[in-house]
Amino acid sequence: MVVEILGEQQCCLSAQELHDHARARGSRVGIASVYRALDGMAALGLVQRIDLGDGVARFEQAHDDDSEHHHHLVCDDCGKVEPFADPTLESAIERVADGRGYVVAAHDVVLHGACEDCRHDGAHDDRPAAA
Amino acid sequence: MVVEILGEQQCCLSAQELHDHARARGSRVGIASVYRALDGMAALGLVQRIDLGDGVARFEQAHDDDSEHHHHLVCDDCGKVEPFADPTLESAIERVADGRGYVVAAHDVVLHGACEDCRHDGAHDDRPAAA
DNA sequence: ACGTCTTTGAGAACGGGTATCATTATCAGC
DNA sequence: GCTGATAATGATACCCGTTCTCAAAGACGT
Repeated sequence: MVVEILGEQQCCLSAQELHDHARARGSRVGIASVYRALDGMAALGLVQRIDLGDGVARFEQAHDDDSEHHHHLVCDDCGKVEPFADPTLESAIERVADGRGYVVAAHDVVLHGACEDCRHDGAHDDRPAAA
Repeated sequence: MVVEILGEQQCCLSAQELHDHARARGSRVGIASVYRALDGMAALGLVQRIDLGDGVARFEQAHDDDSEHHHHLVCDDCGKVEPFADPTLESAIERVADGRGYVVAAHDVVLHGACEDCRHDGAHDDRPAAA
């Protein structure tokens, strides 16, 4: 069911949200089992663990090919999260890893800032900034 | 004192480590004040908040120029953290942000994998993987 | 149906980060 | 040099996401 729910998503979900979704569709699953499933699937490489810097782990489907590989833009004003992909960025990362003798298993790229909507009304200021 | 300690570091420190350092050199400062100082300095842009994906916030000196701007390679086996810098990666990020109408205030790039030392003895497996 | 082994889910425990609040420093006015 | 108002400090309670624990439930071969 975790796979099913994740498969339907456009973007990442927190364990809590996943749990809520599962409950909403009638499952009696506990939060522990959600984490267990997520752990197992992450170990198998079926699921990606994503950290947006707010202390909450998010998860999303991993893709076999790189066609859907992406990272995230986070608006620190409204909290909106949107995905983006950039081949130049990917190749830059690869090059860095190679140059350092690293075997990179995963990489996080998170851009924090103000989205187009929020940059116009410089009002809110209620979210923490991260580097 | 927080500034002083951070200035001496090669790389990022957690709030806890910062607190320990301060105590070690005789200060009676409480953890709350460390966070307060860190918050204030982060708001002023003097300090960068860094998230390595292990649920612990780290902090390091921010640099006025981009000369020392860098990101981090994390070895998921031994826990080693080392900095790296790559101009191509930076410009790729900038381009993505511009294309999306985002004003990027900060960005995290964290590469997870096995460092040169650990990739040879494929033994350990005690650390969580992150995307 | 029975015993054994595995999986499950509720809730306790854990830990980083934040909020609270009594105490302590600061300092202008006297 | 006192005094009282205000701000800063630090110990600790609290919050909340995550992990651990364990009794109960399920699966399965016999």
